Amino acid sequence: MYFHIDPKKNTPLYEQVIQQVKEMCAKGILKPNEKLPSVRELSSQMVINPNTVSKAYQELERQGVIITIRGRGTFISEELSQSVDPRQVEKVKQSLKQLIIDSHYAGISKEEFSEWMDEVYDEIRGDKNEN
Amino acid sequence: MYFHIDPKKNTPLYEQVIQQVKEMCAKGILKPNEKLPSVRELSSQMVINPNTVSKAYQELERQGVIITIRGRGTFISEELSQSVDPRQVEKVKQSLKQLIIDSHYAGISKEEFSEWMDEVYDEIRGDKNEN
DNA sequence: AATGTGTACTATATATTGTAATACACTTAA
DNA sequence: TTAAGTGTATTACAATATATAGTACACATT
Repeated sequence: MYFHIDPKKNTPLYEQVIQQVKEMCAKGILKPNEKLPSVRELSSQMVINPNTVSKAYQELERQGVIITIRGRGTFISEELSQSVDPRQVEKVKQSLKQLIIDSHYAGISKEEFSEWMDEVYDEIRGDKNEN
Repeated sequence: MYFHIDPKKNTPLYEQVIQQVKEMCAKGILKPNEKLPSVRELSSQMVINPNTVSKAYQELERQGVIITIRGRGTFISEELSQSVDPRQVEKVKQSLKQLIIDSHYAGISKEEFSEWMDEVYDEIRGDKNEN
């Protein structure tokens, strides 16, 4: 398993864990029903507090990414829910707008931005059916 | 001037101010050399602390969006710098990746995402040459 | 029974965020 | 010159978020 923490980033540790699990999951590196490292194991690997990992796992379960079973462990969910949450949609639209404006100020063209978008979508769809 | 604050959002107040100025600036609602409300005036409008507005203005100046002159006020910058900051580029790429992954979990398709992107770029380029 | 799971709880420390009040330096206009 | 309007700096305080530390509990597996 390839988890890593960047202490320089201002992103909270539990957020970094959440993002990495979701990313590996979307890219197909983590398969449905696959077992994740235990809270204590992962916290030991990352040299962070078990509570921090636990917090990340709980949020991931709330989002439907993983499923936790007492005494057994945490596992990748079968399938992601097809229901579209309107609030989440609005959040994404707002974030996208702000990101584009920021990138605009950073001197990034629409063409570059669009190209990066394609690259990400290639990653999360290409590896999905590998094994 | 159309500033507004959403207390429900978890985004910090000074961040909301920053985002709104940049957005209005990118959309051409705020023109170069145009005067912004004074720190006290805007803080009074928004019913927030003057320090918070000041913090937002200082960050906006650091980013080259506005220029402040002691005793006179703050004004929209002439032009945005063409220099591309590699660190900022990397930040944008990371944020884009995470945003796409999150939207993927929210059940949003690439087509929708791409369409929204086009809409935002239309907004920030279309109004730019109006007057 | 022993071990490995996730979880809950309290306590503590630090950084971020926001407010409050005051004062200062500068510009503009009366 | 004086007064009012600018941004800024400073100190203090409170609330919240983040992260750690230690302990304990409930459940599943072996």
